[in-house]
Amino acid sequence: MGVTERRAREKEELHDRILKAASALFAEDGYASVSLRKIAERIEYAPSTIYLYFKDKDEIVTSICRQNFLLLTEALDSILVRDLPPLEMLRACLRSYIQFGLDYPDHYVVTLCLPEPAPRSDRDVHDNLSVLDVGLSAFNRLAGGLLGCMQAGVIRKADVELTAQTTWMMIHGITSLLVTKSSFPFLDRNRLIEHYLDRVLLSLGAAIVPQDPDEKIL
Amino acid sequence: MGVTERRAREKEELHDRILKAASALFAEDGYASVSLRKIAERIEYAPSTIYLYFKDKDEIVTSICRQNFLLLTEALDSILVRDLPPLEMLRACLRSYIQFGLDYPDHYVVTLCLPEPAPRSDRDVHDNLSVLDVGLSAFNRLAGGLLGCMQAGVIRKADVELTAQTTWMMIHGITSLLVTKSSFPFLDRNRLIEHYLDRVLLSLGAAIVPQDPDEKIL
DNA sequence: TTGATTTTCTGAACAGTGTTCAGTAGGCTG
DNA sequence: CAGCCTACTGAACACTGTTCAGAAAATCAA
Repeated sequence: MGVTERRAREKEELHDRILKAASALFAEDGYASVSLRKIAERIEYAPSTIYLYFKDKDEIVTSICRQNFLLLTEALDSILVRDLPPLEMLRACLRSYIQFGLDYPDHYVVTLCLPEPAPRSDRDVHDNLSVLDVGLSAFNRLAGGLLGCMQAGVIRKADVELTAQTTWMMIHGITSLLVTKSSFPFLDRNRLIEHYLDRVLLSLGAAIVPQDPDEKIL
Repeated sequence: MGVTERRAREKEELHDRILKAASALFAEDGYASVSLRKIAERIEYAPSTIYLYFKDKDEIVTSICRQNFLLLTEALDSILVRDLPPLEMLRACLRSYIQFGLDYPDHYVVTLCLPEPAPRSDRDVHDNLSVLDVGLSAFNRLAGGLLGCMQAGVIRKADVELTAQTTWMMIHGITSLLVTKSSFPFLDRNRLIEHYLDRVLLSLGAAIVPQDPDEKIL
């Protein structure tokens, strides 16, 4: 037979084309100008066809952002394998997180700045969580870094979950503001970020904040 | 004459009624369900009439949020007059900021979480800044508190502007996430906040973080 | 090859949104 | 009373996400 297999493959193909088209629009003109009609036009199908592959627009956007966040986990992984001293590694991870937000402002905003849509079903609740889950899976790597620092004795020992959540909140603070309020007269970006990282590490009880004047965010 | 005065007064009255109606809708059903047609219906005018009083929807929303942020400055002022020890005062201010976000989530999100609209004119740039200005005028009080702490020698001496901006970013981090991602499995809110405040103060170089088990955010 | 069935897709419509503008009603002035 | 000027409106425009009856196409059975 193989006909059902081919159909399944074709179905998946269109599924991906929709995602790709949406992703392109996303990257080209920003989130605001991603509409179902524009997506439909790109893939040369009627707008209503999209609903045979996604339950609504949010599912498309969510899917794109989830995929995008894998880039962050990859970036973090590439740091983790570098086998740096614990504190420097942690600092590099935090910087990488900020860099990710600056590199993909729209994706960052959609997943972590916009309020989650009011859930109408139990599925919606689950969906909301699963999006954050990707962000958190990225942050779990940071939590690992935190634990490593604690075990190495370079930061204060404390509840890892509590420390991870608050560290995430801190790093989200600077990332979100730099991304969403770019017209605000912030001080020199690099100076701001490095000072911020100093403070985050200091708040973790790091006695000596590592210096690394080479690593810079563009 | 007095006729022109009356007219001016009437014009201002309708201006306020629009703002009040929008503000009510804002508070009742959240930002998402504030539409010009709903506002128009409330004040019993045609939607197009609103454009004689505001240049667009954004001006209405912005106006409401700006007004709302005065509540934050008031709250901060009421702390400043209490004449607490510098560090306790600072901590109380920071907590008050978070509380404000929790009390008025929609206002907070609109002014500080959503990306600023792409400016099409020079006026827009100015408008974007003026909104942040209110938030900053609130934060200037915090900056004053920071300076007070520095002069009192309870936190490390540093560039006040740099310290103020990074402190704001930190406090925005927890506020925005608590507000926008309420379905995330955060740890106990009070514990999280107090731990966060501990860390923020610690990052300022505060040797001893003040304890105040009484003050709690509900 | 034909006919029936199932799957895939579409056009049109619905109910909204912000915004613009020609044209109208009403009060004020000369 | 005529003319003017301001305040206001209704209808339209160009969008948005979403639904659904029905058409088209592909598959299967006889």
